[in-house]
Amino acid sequence: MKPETVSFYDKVYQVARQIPFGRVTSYGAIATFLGAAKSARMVGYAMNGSHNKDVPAHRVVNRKGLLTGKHHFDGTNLMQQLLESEGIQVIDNQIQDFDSVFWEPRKAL
DNA sequence: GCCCTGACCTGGG
DNA sequence: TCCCAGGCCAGGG
Repeated sequence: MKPETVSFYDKVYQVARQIPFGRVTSYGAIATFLGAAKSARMVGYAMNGSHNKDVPAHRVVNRKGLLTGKHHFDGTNLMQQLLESEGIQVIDNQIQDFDSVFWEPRKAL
């Protein structure tokens, strides 16, 4: 496949890998950055296949800072522990001080 | 090839 | 950060 035809999924993975340590972003932010603001769902769906792709999926949450995808990780609170190990406070699936740890793909480029 | 589901977002009430 | 409805599109049965 050619660069122009790189799957939407691969682009999502590319962006996800650039999320710095101790920061998080949202599905919508990635979707918008890729020019598909209305396809935020696809981002989440794409993450479904990111398990064996070295993608820090735990750093991607919904726009409220809620860990909506935690059920896709092993166990019940693995995602939360991963985030907390990076210095991010998580209480009841909700990222605390979300605005401070939020990372925008645009700013990185 | 149809029907359903889903790690979401936005706008209006 | 409520509630409800609509839109987006890929994958599996």
